[in-house]
Amino acid sequence: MSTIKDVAKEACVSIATVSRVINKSPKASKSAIDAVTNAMNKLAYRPNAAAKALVSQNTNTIGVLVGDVSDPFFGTLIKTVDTVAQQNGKHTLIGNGYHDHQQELEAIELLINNRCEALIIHSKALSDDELISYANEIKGLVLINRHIEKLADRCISLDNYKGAYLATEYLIRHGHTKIACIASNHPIEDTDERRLGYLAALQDNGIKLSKDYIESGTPDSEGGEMAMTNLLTKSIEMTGVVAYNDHMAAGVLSVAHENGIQVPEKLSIIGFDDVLIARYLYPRLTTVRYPIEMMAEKAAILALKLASGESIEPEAMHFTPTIVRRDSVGKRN
Amino acid sequence: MSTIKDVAKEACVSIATVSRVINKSPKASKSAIDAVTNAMNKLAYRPNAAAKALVSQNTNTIGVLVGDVSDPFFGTLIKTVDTVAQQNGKHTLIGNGYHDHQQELEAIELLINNRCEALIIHSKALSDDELISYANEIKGLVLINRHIEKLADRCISLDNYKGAYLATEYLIRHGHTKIACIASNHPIEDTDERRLGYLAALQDNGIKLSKDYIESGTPDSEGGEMAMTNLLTKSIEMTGVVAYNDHMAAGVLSVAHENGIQVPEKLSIIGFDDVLIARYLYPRLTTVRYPIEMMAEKAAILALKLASGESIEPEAMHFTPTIVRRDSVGKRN
DNA sequence: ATAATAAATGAAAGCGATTACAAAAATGAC
DNA sequence: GTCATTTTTGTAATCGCTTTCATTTATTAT
Repeated sequence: MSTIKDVAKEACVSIATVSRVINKSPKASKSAIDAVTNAMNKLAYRPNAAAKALVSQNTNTIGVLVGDVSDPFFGTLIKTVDTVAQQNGKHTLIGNGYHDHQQELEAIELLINNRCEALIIHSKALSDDELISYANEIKGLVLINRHIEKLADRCISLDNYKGAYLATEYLIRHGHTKIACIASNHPIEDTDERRLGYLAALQDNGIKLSKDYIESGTPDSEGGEMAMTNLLTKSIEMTGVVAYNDHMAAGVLSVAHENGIQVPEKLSIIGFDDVLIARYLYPRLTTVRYPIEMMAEKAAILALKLASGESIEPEAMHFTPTIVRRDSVGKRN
Repeated sequence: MSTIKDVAKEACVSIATVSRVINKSPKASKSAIDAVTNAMNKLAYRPNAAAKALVSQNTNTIGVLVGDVSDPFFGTLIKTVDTVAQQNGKHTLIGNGYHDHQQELEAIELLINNRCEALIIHSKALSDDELISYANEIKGLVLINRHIEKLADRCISLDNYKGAYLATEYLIRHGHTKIACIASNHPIEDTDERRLGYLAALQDNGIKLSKDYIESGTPDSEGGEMAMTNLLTKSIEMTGVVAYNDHMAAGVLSVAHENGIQVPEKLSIIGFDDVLIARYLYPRLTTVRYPIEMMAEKAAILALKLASGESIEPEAMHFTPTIVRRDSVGKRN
């Protein structure tokens, strides 16, 4: 692959001139521009990004760490960040952590080694201290979907408690009182926050339910199926289910189908996240909207500001979810 | 951010020694390893990937161009490539083309400028000639989901014709003869191939249908809804529908629901691709499986081989789809 | 103890670009 | 046509790292 030197030789100018043409510097004559352009085309010249980054000390890159690109939730997050990046003349480097400590570590270090100016981190497996340490090292680092008090102004997070509260309350307002909770068994803060929100809504409405109404499983449709099956096995009287997320809700839904329990006539179900599949389920899933685009956009803009040393005025970093009404919740009969 | 020089000074050794320690060269004394390791930790040293790439002339990076990361189909493709990359000690750089000519161009050039050793390209908007030109330039370039005769041994593609043929035949074997086709209106080869497959299956089974049985729309659920609505409006007698893809099938399904047409009792529907949502639809969608993981893995391995100049024996680059039996197709009654 | 060999280290060149600075060429004023 | 000014160009240093080659230090054989 040809270098700037080859182009210079071909165009009979110095490499400085070639560089000027490439970077559209004003101090380049028309004739130089032509000669260099021709030479570049002839040689199919490609400026070496590494060399450029090295000397100019900037990569124009914004890094994103996600759990798993193949999950549409993260796909949306990445796409949003990428859009903001493009608007700022930057591009995006993606790291997959696969929710594993070691892999998250490696992915984040790769992003740092590549000198990403800004970093959007969605971490499940790293400890607060590890993240704080990275944050101190990289000024353009922002956390998304996680709240660490010491990093409060660099965390974009969702009020999970409020979301679950809203979901539960929504069922209550529809006349339900026997409301089961399908929780996640992943040891992350979201799990607890959502369970607490459910509990609080119950309590605030004077509803007392035994612990049997809470069942948990892996936060996917299989986990939802398992948990729902357990609930049915326990012969619990219930007319509503608050699921940890849409995938678990999907599992609940299929178990309900299989058992001839009509949704929403006999059972109302509410999910959480409003991921792609929610609107494809039958009945279309009423759920709590996780405003990931809005949050990712905010995160990207914030990260860019922090990276450029721009002063930031403290603003709302904590997002509030909202209910998406669809067809899986009905009035209790 | 500290450099190798800082580490060398801190550890009282030369930068050459630091480099040897970093790269685990055998010729580094125990004492040097200790001193350097301590210095690196103390300074939170991060090797500059750009500098390393520049001098060593390799980036250990494999680039992927996809349409849109937020689409789970591409997410799966990326994840698979990333897995292969990791197994080979490489990492993955992702480009989004958004099915737009200009953006695909920019994305692919970014990947080239970053000196990706191998390139997996999923392009919809670039012409054959453009792709051939890139392929001649980058020896580790492989096309996926596209077939260009001149690049035959570097194209990993799916037999769309066969897939649609299979789908149609599957309905025919279930007793259907009045089978509509919901086609895509995107001007890419897949569209034609799938329509041709449908037509051929009909013909081979002696079924003659008017052109009215083919309706097209955008390849998403809205397009599917529109096309299905048109079909119903035309009062066409039909008991089966072959959809261009699962998203369109989802649209067909919802229009069927709204019109009280029971699936599969009154209408059988078969999709294409077997994307994430297929198993979440109601009824669960019978579809044609697009073996994207298998194909992406093959593509990644091939690209890596080509990049390293390894000779490749010609093998099957053309994949055949298979039917995924679920619940949206029934015997004609 | 000494020579021969092996192991560890450092100095310096170079990867491909940008850019400060100086020099050369072009332009304009008179 | 001359001199001052502006525009254009080239030289050389530099970014952070790897690696060759020469040199120093440690090890082994005799």
